[in-house]
Amino acid sequence: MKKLIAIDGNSLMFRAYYAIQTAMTSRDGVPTNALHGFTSMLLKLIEMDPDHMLVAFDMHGGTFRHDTYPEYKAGRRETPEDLRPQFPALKDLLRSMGIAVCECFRYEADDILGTIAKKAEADGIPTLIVTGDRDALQLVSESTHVLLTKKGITETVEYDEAKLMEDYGLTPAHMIDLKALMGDNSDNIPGIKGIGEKTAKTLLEKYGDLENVLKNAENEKGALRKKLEEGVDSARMSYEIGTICREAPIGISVADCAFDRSTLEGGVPMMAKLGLRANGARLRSLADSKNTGAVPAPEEPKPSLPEGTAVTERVEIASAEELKAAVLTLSGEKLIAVHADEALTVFTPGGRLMTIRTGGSLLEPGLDPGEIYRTLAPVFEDANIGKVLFDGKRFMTELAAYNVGLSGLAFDLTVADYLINALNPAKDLETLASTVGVPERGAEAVMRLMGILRAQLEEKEVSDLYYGVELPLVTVLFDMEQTGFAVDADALRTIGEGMAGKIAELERKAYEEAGHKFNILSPKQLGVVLFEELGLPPQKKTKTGYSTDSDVLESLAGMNPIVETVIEYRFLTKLRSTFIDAMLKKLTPDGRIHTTFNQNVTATGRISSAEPNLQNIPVRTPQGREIRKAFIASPGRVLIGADYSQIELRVLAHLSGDEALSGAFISGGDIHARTAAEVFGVPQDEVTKEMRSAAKAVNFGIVYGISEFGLANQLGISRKRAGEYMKKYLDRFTGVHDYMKRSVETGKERGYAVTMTGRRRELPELKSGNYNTREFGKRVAMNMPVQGSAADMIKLAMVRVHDALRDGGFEAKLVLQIHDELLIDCPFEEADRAAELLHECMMGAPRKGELPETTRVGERMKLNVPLVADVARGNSWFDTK
DNA sequence: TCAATCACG
DNA sequence: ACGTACGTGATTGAG
Repeated sequence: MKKLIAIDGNSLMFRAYYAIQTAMTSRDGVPTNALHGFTSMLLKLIEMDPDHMLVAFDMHGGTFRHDTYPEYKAGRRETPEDLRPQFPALKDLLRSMGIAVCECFRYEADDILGTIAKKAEADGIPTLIVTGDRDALQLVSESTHVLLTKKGITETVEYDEAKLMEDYGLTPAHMIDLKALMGDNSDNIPGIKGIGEKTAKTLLEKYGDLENVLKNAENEKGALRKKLEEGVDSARMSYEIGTICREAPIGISVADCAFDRSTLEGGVPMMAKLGLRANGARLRSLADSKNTGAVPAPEEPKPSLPEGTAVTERVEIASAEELKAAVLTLSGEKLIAVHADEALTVFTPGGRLMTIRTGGSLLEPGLDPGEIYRTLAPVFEDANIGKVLFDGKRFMTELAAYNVGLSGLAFDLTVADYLINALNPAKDLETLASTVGVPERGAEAVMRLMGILRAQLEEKEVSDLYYGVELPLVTVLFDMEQTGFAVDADALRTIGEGMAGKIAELERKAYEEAGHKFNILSPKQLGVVLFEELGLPPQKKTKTGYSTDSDVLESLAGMNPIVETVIEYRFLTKLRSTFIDAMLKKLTPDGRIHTTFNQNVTATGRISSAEPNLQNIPVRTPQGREIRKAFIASPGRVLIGADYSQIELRVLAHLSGDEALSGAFISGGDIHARTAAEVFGVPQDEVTKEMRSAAKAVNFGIVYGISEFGLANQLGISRKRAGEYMKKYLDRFTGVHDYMKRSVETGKERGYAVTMTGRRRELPELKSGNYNTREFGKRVAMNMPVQGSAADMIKLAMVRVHDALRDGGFEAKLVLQIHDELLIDCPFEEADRAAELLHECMMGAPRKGELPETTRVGERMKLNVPLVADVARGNSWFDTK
């Protein structure tokens, strides 16, 4: 099938230029960052197998078509100095590759694209327009789609009419009407003053199109009517300039855009000259391959694919009867892949792909999701039918909304993908499928990807970690999210009310001390007040001006009373807005807060919590701790908390084998005081408070990847002094010193850092041309195994606790994990046994009947130093410390 | 949408 | 000569 890819050269070059800020030049000094980005994108597009291609450019040196309205685009920035020379280079490169280039006097690139798309449509050739400019969305039609680059250039969204409706609620033609009404700042299109997106959409919905809206102005009342009547001319003019011309004299036909891969070879020498090596190589291999002239062949067998993953039979399910029949068929399966997006698809190893339309339109009333899920419940809830899912926890949450459970999670693609490459986990199935070249067909792709990812897990030696920890953890986290954390909303409100008076008073006081009103929370305004009006000495700068962070304010305290007022004002408003108001908003009708745990966002292997984040509830200050009193046990229950003591330093002792550090843990006691005794060369009972806190900072520094500058900064001492502390430490703890050096070396050799269980984090930073980036890479190489191994340990503990509670018939539930701490919500009568169980599981004691996989990973997590976990219980989170 | 700030481990 | 401690997420102001 024929297809045309038409690209807005200017738009993409600008995008690429700003996306790639690193300085890149060819040997003869031409900047190439935008060229690099553009060619990467271009190669991707060529892989989509078009047989027609065109790159359009704005024509400079003349006036644009909108010469009646000279301010148009006046607001646009100038082409940066180091981007300009990349345009002629690009045009030469494209021509050498046999790709059509088009410029048109007095017209812009989008006019060329609109014109060629129209011509293609007449010839029955579908067109994909590629640009970063949303204006192009007005060109969308059945045969013309727009591929819009998002953030950077690598991420894209393809818009057809349906997607446009979904995202904007508008037809392509409406895009112009909308702009004519609301205007567009970036293009200097005035629209009608005082009409924004909301009003514009309402009007269009009511009257259909712009002309109708203007005609019916009299039907509107008050201010809106006046605006419409006065804005008629402005709106019409905006419509005019907002409309992309589709009849531009471009002097090029669709046939002129014909493209064949074999001519790509011609671009190779120029790519080499420009120093675009990686893309040059890709270009060469593309040039060697042939245009298939067809949709990418799904039959193309990949050697690593598991048997039986090709579709041999398609079943469309559109009625309740058919769905019931499907349940019977699926009941005999051992393993199925399931994926839900617009449709629910189910794929069986026999090659049957079932598609069940959900929702549906008015014309085709599909099945209701609740009905579908409930009908399929016997399949979803049968643990003997393994499920392969893209995002297991998300799907389980979706099912739970209809009271349907899911058992037998056999494979989760998001989690596997995260173990394979933690640095850029795939956000959706399409992305994941495209990175390994699997055609995206819902559940079929899910099944095929399982085979591919499974092989990669093996190759990277993380299969045990996956099956023993990460995969079972999906269900654990799901249960925790569903359980939620009980909150005393009244208590929270009371705290908030108590703070309101104090905040108002501090505000008034700050204005008085400054001599005028200002926004205390604006670093910019605060900077002016402190450092210009009051003449306080600036301590450090940020990119945008004076720094006013708490370190700076601390050092300024005492010089002017306003400083302390600001410190306290900030502190209290932060507490209120983030931990009181935001929590109350997240409270659900069951009186609980249900966070979302992310299992694939951190680079080290930790989990994170969001919406709301329950891992950063205050604890370090008395006022903050009050908030923890509002996080409570369910009625008739008690909270039990357990936290590892110094887990990261213990892991470090284990990994490094350092005798002094290990010895300190074996004999027990205060680790920071012991460190101080070593570093300052005094007996432990002569260690002062200051010495201890310095040693504590050194310990943190060691874990974070040592740097004397950071330590100096943290302690507020000279760099020289900090260097002395570090030298002392490393002389006393030579095992740690050697371990740090070794971590960096192996990181360089292997290209990744690794934890005790084999979890990896790639270290591209170590190869950077930038000194700072390389140094950062070294610190990461030192820190990741420590932080990551600790994360591995508590994750395994969570799986054990969860399963042990379930198998032991407990009603107690895990509710929260905060990196080194676990909380369970537990009936009074279970409390003693549950506390014991929690402690055992965290200590790593093997449980009877535990899965062999888990034990295997568990063996790899045994430390050569003692582990300590402190357990405490009470009615509130505050009481578990 | 980004930068600054700050809460936690 | 460079300029930083490791890992997160939420809120606010401002362009």
